[in-house]
Amino acid sequence: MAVVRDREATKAKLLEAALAEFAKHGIAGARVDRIAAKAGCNKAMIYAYFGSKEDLFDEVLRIQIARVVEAVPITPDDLPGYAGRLFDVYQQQPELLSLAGYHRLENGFEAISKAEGDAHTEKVAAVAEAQRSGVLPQDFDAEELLALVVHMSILAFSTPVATRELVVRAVARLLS
Amino acid sequence: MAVVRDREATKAKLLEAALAEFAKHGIAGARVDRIAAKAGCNKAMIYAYFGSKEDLFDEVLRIQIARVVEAVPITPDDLPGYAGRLFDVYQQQPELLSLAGYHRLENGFEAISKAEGDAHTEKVAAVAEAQRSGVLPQDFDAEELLALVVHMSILAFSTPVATRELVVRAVARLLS
DNA sequence: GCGTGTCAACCAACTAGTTGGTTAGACTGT
DNA sequence: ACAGTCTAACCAACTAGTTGGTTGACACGC
Repeated sequence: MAVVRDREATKAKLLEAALAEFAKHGIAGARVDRIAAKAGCNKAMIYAYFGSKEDLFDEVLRIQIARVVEAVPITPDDLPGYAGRLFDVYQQQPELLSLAGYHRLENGFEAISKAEGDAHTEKVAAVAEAQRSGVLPQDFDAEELLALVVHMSILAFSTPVATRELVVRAVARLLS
Repeated sequence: MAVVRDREATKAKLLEAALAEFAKHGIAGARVDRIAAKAGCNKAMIYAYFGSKEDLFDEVLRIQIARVVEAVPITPDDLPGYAGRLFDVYQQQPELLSLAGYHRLENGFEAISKAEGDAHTEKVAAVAEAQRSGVLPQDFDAEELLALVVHMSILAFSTPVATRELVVRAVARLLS
């Protein structure tokens, strides 16, 4: 098999391997040797392309968050559906939930990526607007309401009995 | 200063130091040397008393879970209050939330301690009984309802805007 | 002296990160 | 088309430091 020298392809392979490794073992538990082996290239490539193990993690997380933010736009007039779609994404890509979980545990709330922060601000504004126009109940603060909905969407993180229907029904009940 | 030779006291110090270390860094990120140093004793003690790093983690988690299970008995006729009390415990001892989070991420749902499992079964039964007697709505399965309540109690895991009042109100809304 | 608790010193295995040198493939002038 | 040149992707082998875990000697109370 001919050796392919393709910067972007190699970076993509490393990112894919890193996603699996970090999701399974967290930052501290991940091994750069395993990532390189799985990507089928040398460990030095990680340092050439990403700088360090932590930088690689940050990049992987950034990409995954961006993917979700893009794939699941908020629908303030249908928050149960929004939670359901988030739930779907987490079911299809459980790595994201693990990744975010490890990131939260190892870095706390402070180290939230800018992309996520901006998207969050926009979503709070959208919820607040929907509250003003009467589509959503006003007895929860916009930020709190969004937090509740998002938290419900990660129900699968805390229990194996989580189902999409349960999440949707629970959010609907919160809004009643 | 005289050296104190007290098996139980040393074990307790190690457990306390291990709790802090594991909560902060997880299993993979925790360092036995740091645990021993913080406990003010040699790391050989960890292996004499607990066998291995993982065994020590298991013991720490077991103790913390038992503490919560005992400190916060379920009150099926007041699930908002139950969630609130769980929230309080997690606020007072954030280590438990981290510990459980790491355990869940690194071992999945399979490796749940027997103590937790038994307590859970009892709680589901208590919720089901309350549903039969009409104290709780019956449109959620007992297991699902308990999962929702417990999940709400760990709201602080997913958002910094979590407050006790928010958790209590959200659970109350779920039951309406 | 004896059993128990303690620890400094130790080790083999492993870790993230580096380096010197190699080579595929694109570009060049002819 | 084609030999010569250069750039950048690539990696085996290495370094320096860290890791979980062990052990033999010592300290203490009886």
